[in-house]
Amino acid sequence: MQLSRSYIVDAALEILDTYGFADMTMRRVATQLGVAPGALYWHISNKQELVAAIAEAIIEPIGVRLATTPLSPDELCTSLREFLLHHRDGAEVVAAAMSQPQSAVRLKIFEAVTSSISEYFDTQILSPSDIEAAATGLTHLTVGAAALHQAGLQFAEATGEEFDADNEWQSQNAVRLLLAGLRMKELESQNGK
Amino acid sequence: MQLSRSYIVDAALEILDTYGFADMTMRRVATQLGVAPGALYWHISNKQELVAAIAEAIIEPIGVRLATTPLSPDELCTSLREFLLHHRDGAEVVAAAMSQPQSAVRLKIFEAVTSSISEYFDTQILSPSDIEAAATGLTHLTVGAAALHQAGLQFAEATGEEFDADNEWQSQNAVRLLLAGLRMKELESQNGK
DNA sequence: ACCTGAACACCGTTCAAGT
DNA sequence: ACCTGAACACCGTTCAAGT
Repeated sequence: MQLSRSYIVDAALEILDTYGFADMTMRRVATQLGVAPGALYWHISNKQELVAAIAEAIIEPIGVRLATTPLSPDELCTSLREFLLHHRDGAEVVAAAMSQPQSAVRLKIFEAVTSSISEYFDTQILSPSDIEAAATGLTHLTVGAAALHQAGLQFAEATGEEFDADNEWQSQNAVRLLLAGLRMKELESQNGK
Repeated sequence: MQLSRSYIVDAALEILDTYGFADMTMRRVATQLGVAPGALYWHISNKQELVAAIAEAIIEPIGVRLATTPLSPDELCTSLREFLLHHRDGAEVVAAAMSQPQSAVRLKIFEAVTSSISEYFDTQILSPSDIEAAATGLTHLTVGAAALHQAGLQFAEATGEEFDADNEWQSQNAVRLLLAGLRMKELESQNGK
């Protein structure tokens, strides 16, 4: 059976879900595929690229969800959060991939959030820089809070303590505050006309 | 000359500023101090702890600044951002330390932002969960945007391209949107009384 | 108490050589 | 074209033994 990029991504994702990000090494992916470590480098140029690919796979469901149902910015962020939490260390992986410049993941999330904002706010009235700021703000917020949440979950699991899940609401609350700010700007500009 | 925790932190910070986070390894810190790698483990239990210590050193200036001058939440975030950008990969380090649960760095930033909010908003009227959400939201937002900014800077430096510094404003804009949302909540609750 | 030497169990990446 | 074997240059961490 021939090795390929998508087999590699699948194997890596499986290791991620089972053992976590720290164990998602090139060598373990290779072992899982029954192949020498060097073999991976014929299909993928380096680990960064693999991480980026995994991150895209993690957020891919938001694309298919958005294709059928239109989501408000609020709902979109909740959805994104959900998909991040759906994989072990999912938020951490996406955060790592996002802060690589020219990152495809960031662009995709950014575009999804921006288009959602455009449908629920008046683009003619709002300044583009406010929309941009809102989109990046919402993204960082959601991913950052999710990463923290997952770290807390794993810590609780490891130590056997029970876990405050109140940052579930915190994230959504912060999203709503930011969107409320955007709505206010919209109203201000409308009246200022 | 005797080794100590603070010498280790200083050496690590120097390596961070000169070569970046990836090169801030235990072994290089040891080499810089002219000591065997194992020696570090007498003073520091593991790398996580070192990273946490470095992160605290990076954000320490906000404490001293806040002790003399009171800052609005907006100003505080700009200040935080400034201090993150003051060290190579500073935002990445702080982000890494922050997502460790029970993180002292996160708590310190959180408390600073919360107290600043308390001075500029009416705590009697605003719900505590909104204040919490605002504080964590602002923190993740600022750190996330700064990390992205720094990654972009380094990429531009490496490839020799010029760099869009427009995410400087984006971060502050997002902060203002969130605070505007909080202000609106405040007004709403006032009128609803 | 504090540190060295040396090891253990790993990494990511490269590349001649094979098929 | 695609993969193996084997190496290169590293990691974090531990721990007997020294002083």
